[in-house]
Amino acid sequence: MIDVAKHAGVSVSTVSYVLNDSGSVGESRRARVLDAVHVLNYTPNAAARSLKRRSASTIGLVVPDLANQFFALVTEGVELAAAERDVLVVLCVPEATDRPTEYYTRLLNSNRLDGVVYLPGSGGMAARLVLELAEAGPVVLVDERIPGFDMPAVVADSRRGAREIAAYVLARGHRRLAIIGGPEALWTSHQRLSGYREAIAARGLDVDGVPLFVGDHRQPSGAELAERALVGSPDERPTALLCANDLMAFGALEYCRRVGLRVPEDVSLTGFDDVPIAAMITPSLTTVRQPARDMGYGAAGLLFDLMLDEPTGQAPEPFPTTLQVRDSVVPPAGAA
Amino acid sequence: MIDVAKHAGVSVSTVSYVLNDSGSVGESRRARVLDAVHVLNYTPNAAARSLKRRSASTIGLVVPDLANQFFALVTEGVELAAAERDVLVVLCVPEATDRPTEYYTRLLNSNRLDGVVYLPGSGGMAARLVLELAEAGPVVLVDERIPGFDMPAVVADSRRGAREIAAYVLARGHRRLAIIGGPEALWTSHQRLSGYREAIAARGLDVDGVPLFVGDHRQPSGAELAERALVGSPDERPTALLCANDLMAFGALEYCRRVGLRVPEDVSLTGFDDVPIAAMITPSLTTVRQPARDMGYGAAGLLFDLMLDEPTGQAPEPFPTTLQVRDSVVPPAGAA
DNA sequence: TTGTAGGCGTTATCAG
DNA sequence: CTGATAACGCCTACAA
Repeated sequence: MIDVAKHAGVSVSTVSYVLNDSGSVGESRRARVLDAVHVLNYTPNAAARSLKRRSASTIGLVVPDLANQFFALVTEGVELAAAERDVLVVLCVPEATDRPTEYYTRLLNSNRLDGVVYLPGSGGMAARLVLELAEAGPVVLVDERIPGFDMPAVVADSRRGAREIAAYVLARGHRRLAIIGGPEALWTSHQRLSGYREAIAARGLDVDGVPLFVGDHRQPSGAELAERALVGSPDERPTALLCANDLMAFGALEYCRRVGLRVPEDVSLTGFDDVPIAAMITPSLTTVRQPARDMGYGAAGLLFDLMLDEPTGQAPEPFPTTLQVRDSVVPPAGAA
Repeated sequence: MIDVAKHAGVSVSTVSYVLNDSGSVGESRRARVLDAVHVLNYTPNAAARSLKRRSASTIGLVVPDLANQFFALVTEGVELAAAERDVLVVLCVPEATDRPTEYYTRLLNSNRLDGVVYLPGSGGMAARLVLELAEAGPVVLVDERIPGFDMPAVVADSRRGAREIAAYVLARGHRRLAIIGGPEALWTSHQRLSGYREAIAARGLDVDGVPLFVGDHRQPSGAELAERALVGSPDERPTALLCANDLMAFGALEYCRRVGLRVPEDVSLTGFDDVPIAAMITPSLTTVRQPARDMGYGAAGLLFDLMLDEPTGQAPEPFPTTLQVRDSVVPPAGAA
């Protein structure tokens, strides 16, 4: 920067002024500076900047698992929002690297990160640690919430989505259902479960008669739980499986195929999220769409507001979900 | 840090010494420092550190598209290698944010990034810009190479993989093939194409008689090109489509399904990459596996070597590919 | 073994 | 409008 100043025949402060256009600088000098910057191919040193500015212009994005396209889409949304503000996004995949949540707390404390977008989602989330994280700096939760603490969060209306898809399955005549739920630790899991149960109750069926199997939102657990769910003779076992996310539905599908159960003829299947492949597999998956990219974009936006100490006008509305009717649900064998 | 020094009753340099364990510090003082650090919950300021050390302990990872699971897996490998060295990974998705490659050059120049792992892959890559990038700092290419310049790169043996899968298709009796290739600008596309053609030539068939349709490695282009490829009556049109990656094969599958062509009975299909879903769709996709996670891990490792100016013992071997025989290829209708 | 002091590259506060 | 100059927080000779 000193070189630039020399080359332009001005002082370093002038250079700084034109680079940030703070202060006011005469036209000719400004032009000379810009020219010098160009000629010397000068780029300000980011470390020095953030030392002075006390901000790294960088946020963290914690995701459980990139192979889940839902997370990948959220990530793209976050990226976009960050790019609009010239902020960098560092990717954190705790389960691929086994870095504990405390690690991110440190990143926040050391000013390496100005804030964090946190996506639990495969359930490793210990609420205590997230709260700790939130004390170290601004944190926004995506598709999740910690009951009793109103942390900033961007969510979709999971309960409603679950209710609608369960109602749809029931309307097609299914009476013996099983639920493959998400991790116990997640608020979202409970929301979806509630939604399913409300729909079941609304049909006048016995809610407690519907078995629940708790998975971890990953594909293998879907397969495993489908195996446990689909026991008994054809007229005893469930005719439909409500899966709390698409990946587990894929796992269930895989299991069915392996043991020769036809989907949807022998067992109907639903998912949740509507990842791109859901529409592509055979049978295409009936599921609930969550606007993943928008949620990521919204979460990052909210985080930036928080970082500027803006009033943030209270919790944002849940994003709407929409039922995607496709081929993986048909009436059960003996239906009217 | 001054506070810590005070609290421990030592000087700041002593604190610095214990924190980096450089210098040698008496046991009792060291303990007092550590204690003070703990009590005050002190975390060193990263900006100041990198200002002094001239290194941000951060690398960039440029990927075209996270919805492609191949890239997601590479990303996980990079994450892992970085985590082992306590380095952060900044995710860059140029096409989601439309930041030009020049932007990353700036990041390197400003010391915000110490190096870059670059994954072209959907073909937006202008070789000139990548070379420019490489002048600004260490860069490792993944699954790609720039002919004429030996930039550090981690690749798989695409040509061999392509040759094998084409040979397999031919061995099943197919004689009318079409190729859905990758972007013209990518070295990898040419490798795969060469592989296909070598296998075709080896069968004594006319290489130029096999039509080539050039796609962009995304799903929609697969559908579109399948439409263009599959014209003519059943005994004129191709009986097998060789797709240069899995995503385009998915697109082709989608198209076939839409127009009522059965896969594999009417049209056989092959992919390349072996992303996780490839095994899951129906029919499961015959494809060539590239060890994505290992490639990411290897690329990041290579980058770190480069960053330390280590000799880097010349270009690493290509990773081996392996043919995955599955259900999307069967002998053509009229086969012996 | 320990402490003092200078500097890393910017920005911001002052006088001029 | 412009230019010295003092931080920002840490590391590292160098001196004690």
